[in-house]
Amino acid sequence: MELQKPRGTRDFLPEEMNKRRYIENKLRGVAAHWGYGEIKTPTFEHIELFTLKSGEGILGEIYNFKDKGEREIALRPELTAPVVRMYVEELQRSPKPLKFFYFDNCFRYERPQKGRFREFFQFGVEIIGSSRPESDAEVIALAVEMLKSAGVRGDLHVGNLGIVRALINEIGSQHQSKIMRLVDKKDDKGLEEFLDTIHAPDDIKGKLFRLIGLHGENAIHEARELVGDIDAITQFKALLDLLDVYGLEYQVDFGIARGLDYYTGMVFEIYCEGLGAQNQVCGGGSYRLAALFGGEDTASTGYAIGFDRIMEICEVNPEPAKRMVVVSFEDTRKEAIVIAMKLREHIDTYLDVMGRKFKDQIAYANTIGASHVIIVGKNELDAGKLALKDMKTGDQELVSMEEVVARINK
RNA sequence: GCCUGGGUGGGGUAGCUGGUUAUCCUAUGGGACUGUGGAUCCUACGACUCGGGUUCGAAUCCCGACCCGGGCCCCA
Repeated sequence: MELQKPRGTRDFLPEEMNKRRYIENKLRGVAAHWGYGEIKTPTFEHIELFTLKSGEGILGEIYNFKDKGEREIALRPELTAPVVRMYVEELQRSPKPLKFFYFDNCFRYERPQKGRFREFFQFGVEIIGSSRPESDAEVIALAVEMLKSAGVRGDLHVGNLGIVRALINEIGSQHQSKIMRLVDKKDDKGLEEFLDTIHAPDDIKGKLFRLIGLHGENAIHEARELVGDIDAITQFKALLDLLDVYGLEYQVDFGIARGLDYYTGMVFEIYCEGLGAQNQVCGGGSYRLAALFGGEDTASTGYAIGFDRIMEICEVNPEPAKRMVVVSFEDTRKEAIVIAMKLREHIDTYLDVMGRKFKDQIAYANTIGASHVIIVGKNELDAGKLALKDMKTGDQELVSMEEVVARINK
């Protein structure tokens, strides 16, 4: 084997592509029904777009290169930044809210593992222009609905960064993102040590640990007692009420955090079994990125589904397509082409291109699982009909083209 | 970047305490069979991941690289 695909990339053969397209179309269908429009952004962007969003630290995980004009280019590692860039560049004056969905490949230079590749696919959604609980709730409900359409059921965790941030507000801002990262990692030990080294007040420390440990029905009320009757609590309560209206099952989880400042309020993640260490299939939240990219400050909410991960666990399988094979003889090959062309208006039709003998053509039809075979021979042509052979029963009869079409449509 | 297991024809395998022409199954092309499929037989095709080392001799032992799996780190 002289050549092989680069590490962490994959080839998709027809059988798998068929399944991937099927699931993709399910997700697309849901997004479209909810009123979202598909967008597409470039495969590569200026690298600043991503360092601006995520810091210089991501450089080690990005595929980047200098183009012939000496520009620093990066293959997109995610799609939120490009979408917001697109918004700032050409859509700031469009009527709000903007509702978009996308499905595309992304690239990250990482160690491949189960559910983790260097080229991977994300299906995502963004609402731009609303900071209200209604948009947060809609986005979460849409995520769950999409997963459901793909036959995937996961655990939904919902949190709010405004609440956590309010609690650690008194702590120097230079420490806050580090705290958020430790919270997100569920690294209680590391968190405690860090809080000690920066001499965080004991009552804040205690409250923080209580907050991120909250769960169950009363979590919101207990959170209110911890941080007071702040705006974030009101917003979060409104969101949870709406999630109830959508009929969603969820778990309040203040342990979901992001170490980046532009995540402001709602955050959510969906986890699934059966994926090993990469058990998160969907992550999202509300954020304010537009200003960072030079636009007016604008609220957005969105999420991305790890498409490869749901492919790994989804149970849904497409119906196998019906296939017809047109079988001919040495002296009827040309007629067979014409007949195949007509049949292709109605059904997936195969035609021999190997110059095979009659018998081998039928054997081939069998190996590809054709449901029917049309035999085009002198006898049939003379009678002005076609021989339709059912590959399951072996039955065969002389029928007209119209009858063949009628039966296919049944 | 770190730890760990693994790489033999397209797929699945035997060999792996060094020594024939690297085994078998399957898949694929052609044929036996010139208007009727799944069978059978014949035939063709096709592999030791790569590079070093040890040795008279390496698929086999050693080292490194590459790739795959699992975990860590990271997770925008």
